[in-house]
Amino acid sequence: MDQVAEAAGVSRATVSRVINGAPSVDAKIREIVQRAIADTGYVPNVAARSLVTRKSNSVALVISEPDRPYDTSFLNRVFTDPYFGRVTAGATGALRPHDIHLVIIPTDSTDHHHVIRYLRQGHVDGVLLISSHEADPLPRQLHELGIPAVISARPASPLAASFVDVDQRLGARLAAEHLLGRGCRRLATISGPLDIPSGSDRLDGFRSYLAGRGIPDVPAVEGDFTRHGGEECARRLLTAHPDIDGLFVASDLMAEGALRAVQDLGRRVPDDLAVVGFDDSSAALDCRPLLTTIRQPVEEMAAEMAEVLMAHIAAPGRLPRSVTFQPTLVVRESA
Amino acid sequence: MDQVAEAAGVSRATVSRVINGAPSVDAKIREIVQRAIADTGYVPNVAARSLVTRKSNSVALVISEPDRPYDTSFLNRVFTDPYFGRVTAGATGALRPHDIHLVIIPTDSTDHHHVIRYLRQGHVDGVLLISSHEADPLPRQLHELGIPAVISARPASPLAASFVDVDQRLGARLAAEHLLGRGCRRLATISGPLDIPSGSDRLDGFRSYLAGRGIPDVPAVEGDFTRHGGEECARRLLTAHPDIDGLFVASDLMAEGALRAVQDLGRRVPDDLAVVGFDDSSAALDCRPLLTTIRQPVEEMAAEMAEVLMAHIAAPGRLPRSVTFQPTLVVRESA
DNA sequence: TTTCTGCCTGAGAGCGCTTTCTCGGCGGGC
DNA sequence: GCCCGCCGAGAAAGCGCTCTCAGGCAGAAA
Repeated sequence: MDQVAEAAGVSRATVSRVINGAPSVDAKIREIVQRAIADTGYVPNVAARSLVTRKSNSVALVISEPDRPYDTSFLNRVFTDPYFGRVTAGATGALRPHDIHLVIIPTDSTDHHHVIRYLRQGHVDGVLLISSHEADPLPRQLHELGIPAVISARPASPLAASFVDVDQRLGARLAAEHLLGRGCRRLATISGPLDIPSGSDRLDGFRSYLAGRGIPDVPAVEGDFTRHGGEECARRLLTAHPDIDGLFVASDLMAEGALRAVQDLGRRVPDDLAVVGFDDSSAALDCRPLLTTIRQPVEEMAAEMAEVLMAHIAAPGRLPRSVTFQPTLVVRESA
Repeated sequence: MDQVAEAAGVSRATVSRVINGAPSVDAKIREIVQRAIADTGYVPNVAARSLVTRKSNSVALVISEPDRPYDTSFLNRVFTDPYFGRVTAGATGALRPHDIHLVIIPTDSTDHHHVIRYLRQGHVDGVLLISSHEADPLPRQLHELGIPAVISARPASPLAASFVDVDQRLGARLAAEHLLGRGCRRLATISGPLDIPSGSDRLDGFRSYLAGRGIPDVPAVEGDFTRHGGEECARRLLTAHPDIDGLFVASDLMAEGALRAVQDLGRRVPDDLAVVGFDDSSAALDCRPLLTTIRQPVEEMAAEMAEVLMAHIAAPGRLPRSVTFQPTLVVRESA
């Protein structure tokens, strides 16, 4: 920087002003400095800059799965799951115009203190927290440490923190309405894990809407949001209730597995049994028949998380803010 | 840090030594300092540390796809592709024990200068470069800038840079051998894009091995490594050559699509037509029948890239090093 | 006891940048 | 024509840490 200053015949302070676009620099001088920067091939040192600005221009995407052991297969599942992929894509896209980069940090509960330490050290300016598990202490911890954060779902216990979510119950209701509209009457569902809100909310939403329409006691089995799990659940469900004609599966990945099991068991989809998924991930298009599903705009939601986070970083005192997206029904072939 | 020093009754230098695990500190003093650190809740400032050590303790995973426009669908494809997911998982797992974090940076050619600037600013200590495209200038640029980097494949033009690759031709040969061994004689292949080495090498390897076994002129169509592309290619291939009985598809994702097309066209797999994929990604298990494929140990390869990179960072002068992994045949149901 | 050898610790000089404070110079108003 | 005010640039003080260098103290050797 000194070299640039000397080459341009100005002080270091002026070079700094030019680099940071301060308006109070004479146009001629600005140009001279810029030429000097180009000539010398000068590149600012970010560490020195962060030291004084206390900004790192990067944020962490923390994927917290408290009860999964941190091992190769955990990493593999996380990075191969289309849901996390969509989140990453949405966040990256929203952050890039602001020249902010993403550090991706998967973590389990034994690992939380590492993550906390990392975040407190100032590596990042804020956190996008993907935490679905009800009992996950991370959201509260971050909040108490005053680390700017936006959570990917409504926190289980009330917390004055910003979050972005989709209206889970509405999504389940849309699925129920659609199945009912097709004439299905013997409905069932494969839910997500019930200890995570998106799992239990979709189940509740589905059941309580149907109860209101005079259909109580809808059979349900608890799945795990994996393809394989969906296959297994469908098999169990059809064995216990061979006559069901409409199935709501709480994720597309599970629906893909379920579809396979259903067809293996000799049912035609949608004629014998109509199936509705949830997410509208790429998995919905990998199914045969193509999956009718409840669309969750994951990329947009992640982008919104990023926007809210940047606002928090820019104005640390600002009040928490929550945004709820509306799910929509996407009709394809399976229902 | 001054507070800690005062609380412990030592100098800042000693606190620094304790934090960095210098061996030359008296055990009693070390303990006092550690207690003081705990009491004051002191957390080191990484920016200040990097400023002097010139280390950031993070590395970039740059995913370079020169001819894809940088847009939402590009991001989506990258982050949803199981191959990149496996790379990320492998690298993350290898880096974590060393407390090094990953910054993921997808980029197209219009964006290269941003990435270069980012890397030069010292945000990261090194680069894991996923670059398959033959004409990609990024590997050479990084090399010329002296930024420590490890490339995910043998560079198209000779470059004194470290890389990790799988023996592509051997993989193709294993597929050919297996198909031949099953009794297939009318073989064909769906290749990857021919302007990327992994695409052309697999095709060459397949054809030249078969040519050596007296089977010249094996039909091939050029795919694009997507599920949909595979479906389309298979359809074209079977239309032009209805009698083929063995098919090598250069990626599992494409094979999944191809399998679907083949079955739609009324062929039984593997009885009428045997299919071998490449990768052994999760897609291989999503197929029906389960996909016989050539396993590429992507996670291990990414981990190796990380190890080599860390070695380069630790000893900047060290000579480039290349590691080639052996692919293996995984027999399932499709061939 | 004295001197020498080592091992620890403390003092202090940066690392490269931002930012406040200050001052010089120029233009406009009276 | 003089003074005031404002704009633009420079000087210098850190930001929080590491690390070299030198000094002090203890133990061993003479």
